[in-house]
Amino acid sequence: MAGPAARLLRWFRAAARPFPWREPFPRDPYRTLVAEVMLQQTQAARVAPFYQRFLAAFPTLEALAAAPQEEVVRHFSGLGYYRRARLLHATCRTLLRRGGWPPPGELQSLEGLGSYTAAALAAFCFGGSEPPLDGNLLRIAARLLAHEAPLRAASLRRDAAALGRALYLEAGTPEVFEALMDLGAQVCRPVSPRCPDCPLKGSCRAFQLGEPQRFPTVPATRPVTSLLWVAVWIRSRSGAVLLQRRPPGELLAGLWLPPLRPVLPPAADPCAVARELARSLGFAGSLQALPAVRHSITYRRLTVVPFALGAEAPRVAEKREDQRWECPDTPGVPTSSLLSKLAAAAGQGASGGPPATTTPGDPP
DNA sequence: AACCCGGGGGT
DNA sequence: ACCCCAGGGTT
Repeated sequence: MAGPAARLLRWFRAAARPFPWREPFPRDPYRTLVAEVMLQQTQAARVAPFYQRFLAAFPTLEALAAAPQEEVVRHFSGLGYYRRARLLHATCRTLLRRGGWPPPGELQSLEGLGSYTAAALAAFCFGGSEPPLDGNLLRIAARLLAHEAPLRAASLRRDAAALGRALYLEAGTPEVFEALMDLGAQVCRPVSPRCPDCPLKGSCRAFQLGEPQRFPTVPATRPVTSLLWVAVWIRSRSGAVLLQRRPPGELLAGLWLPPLRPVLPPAADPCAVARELARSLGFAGSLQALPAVRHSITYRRLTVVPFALGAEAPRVAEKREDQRWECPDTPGVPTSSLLSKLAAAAGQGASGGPPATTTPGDPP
């Protein structure tokens, strides 16, 4: 073995990033499943701490399957794409019910496992040889072959799969798949690739053309839309904050956040909307505008203006299934990082600089 | 095939 | 400000 795969593996063994899911092959399928689901559309360095905490809470497939779904989602809080957690929970229950793992070729029938995750599990745990097609391999293939197409094009997927198979055939270990991912993350990066350091530059058409950046082509980006919301931040004497479960079908569905309401039209007065929201919850009293918080959800840019309820608020809200009091620092329910941003804004408003008494401006 | 979903890191 | 991330499900 002296071809590209050998150079790639040599580079990888010297430069590999240490990640907690990188155990010897074949790997434990449960832990690998957790890692691969978390890694979907999420940068590996960000996954690592979530992965460790998650496995400490759910060390085995049986432990995860026995837990309520909300507990599983709670351990995803801040990671995004929360449907992943619900589907992971469903898959673990499916596995327990059917008494074990299906044949590697049928992994994709499990909830939340698409072609990438099924191939990764098969390769890392069950001796599979089909390459997991992730964004890294697709980009590397586009450049090696000077394949001018968007990342998701079917033609590029075919070529990338063929490239992955050829490299696996030469290497004989699923380590090449991880090597490709690290190469894509560290060398063959989307912007400013480090071609001089690349172990595959000798076989790279894009490098020979001198324009690695041109591949793959970038699809038209969806325009970003701005939204303005208000939140009411209602604190109890013990420091708990009123949270509501986001309704299904809306953004951040199923997660627990302070009462939120869109400001429509965007030119409307956020303060009036917040007053009406507080009134609908049974709270009267003065509202204090806090510093606005920004939060991005795919192509939407949210500006959330929190309003703190004054001290004359009633102590209890109406008892509802979708409503509860939680400490914002250690919530016992699934939530989003938007909660900690709002908590930070409330903290600043209370102890930091001068409180905002005027209505904040519209979002950009 | 196109669209939707969280959140943040890197440039 | 912009890109995109170890994608999958739905329409």
